[in-house]
Amino acid sequence: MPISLQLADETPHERADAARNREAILAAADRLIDRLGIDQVHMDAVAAEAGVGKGTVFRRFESREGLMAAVLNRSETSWQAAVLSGPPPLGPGAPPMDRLLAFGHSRMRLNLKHAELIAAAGRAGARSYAAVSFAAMHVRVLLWELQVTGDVPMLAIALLAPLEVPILQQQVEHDQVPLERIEAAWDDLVRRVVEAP
Amino acid sequence: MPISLQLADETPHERADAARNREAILAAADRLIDRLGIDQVHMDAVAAEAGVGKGTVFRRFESREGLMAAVLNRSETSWQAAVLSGPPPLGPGAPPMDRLLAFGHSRMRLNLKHAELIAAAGRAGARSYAAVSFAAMHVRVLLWELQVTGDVPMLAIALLAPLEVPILQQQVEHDQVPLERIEAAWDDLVRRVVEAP
DNA sequence: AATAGAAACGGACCACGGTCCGGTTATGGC
DNA sequence: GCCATAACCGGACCGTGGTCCGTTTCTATT
Repeated sequence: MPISLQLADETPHERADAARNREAILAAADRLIDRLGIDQVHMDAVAAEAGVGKGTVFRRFESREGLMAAVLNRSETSWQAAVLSGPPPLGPGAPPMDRLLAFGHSRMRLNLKHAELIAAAGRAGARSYAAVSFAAMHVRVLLWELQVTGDVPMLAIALLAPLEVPILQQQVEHDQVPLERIEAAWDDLVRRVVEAP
Repeated sequence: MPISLQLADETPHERADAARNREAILAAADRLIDRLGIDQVHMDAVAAEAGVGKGTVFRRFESREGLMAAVLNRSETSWQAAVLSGPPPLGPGAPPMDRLLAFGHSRMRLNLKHAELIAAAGRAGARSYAAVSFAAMHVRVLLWELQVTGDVPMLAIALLAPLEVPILQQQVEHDQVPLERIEAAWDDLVRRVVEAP
């Protein structure tokens, strides 16, 4: 059961037209993002492409950030499924250390791939917390399986922090660090944390 | 010599009126931020308070983010001075490990104190890079003095990542973690990294 | 099937960040 | 001290995110 990021999902009784419009808006946003790139997608255009008024878009998604968070949500959900029940070493079945390293590499690449979208989603609605929370929970469980001693929740945060978008972007775009070196450095960090005296 | 974040400083020959206006704008921004809070400070208002036109503000500081970065710059500079030549343990004179821990605690509190301003400054101009770069350099030097083996520049990044504003805010505001526990966790992380086998 | 009322709709409207260009003012050479 | 020139100034203007409210559409009830 993935921690999902319900922003504007079925409340007790969502009217049929509302549901149709929500889908239309998300599909329109997807299409426009794909066609123009995120920062060229304007709310007016999304509304027009979806065939609804601008007011409708804002009522359903609150803000531009909220809409982007909802778009982001889809891929996050399928990634969470891969982590929880996909093939090893990312999914269950591999030794905890292998899973942890696979998790870091996977999250790192996903964060870079969706960097623009994640930035556009900002701290909107629950995205930030729900996604962070899922990752933190997963790392905590793996650290526990590895019998790490100490303040496990805080160590999980420390391991996740270098995977955040701005930090990765700083390294990749400004400092021109190759991805392999970032991966290796993270692996090294994990080992130091796990194998501490 | 602190790494300063010159955004709109004296180029070869800055005209006297331009310099006066720059100071007036910065002072006005300071006053308004203090009086209204950052997100209530509008560019129109800054211009009016400084007694200049809006165009002038944007020519000198490029954008709202740029202005905020320039405001932030002042306190950053004095903090950098404290790190480089202030009293120990933050400044020189204490053992490297003490300095490293003091650095972390100090940076942590400063980031939380200026969280809004740092967010408003965004990745504007050089702020992000210059500030990060200074911190990274300092940590690298201390790790080197501690004779840490491995990829020191990358380890420095890993130690700095948990001190970033969004991550601290997540813990303090959402998870209600007391600052002391965050400090202790960072100390623990540092020790694991430094004393790795 | 008719009706009442709530929920959703949509586009005119607003606010604020950012641009542009005609007018003004400082500065260096004479 | 005066002039030519470059730099600077300022406020009218624009685009886009976000709001508001009169109108329309759905659904539960009878």
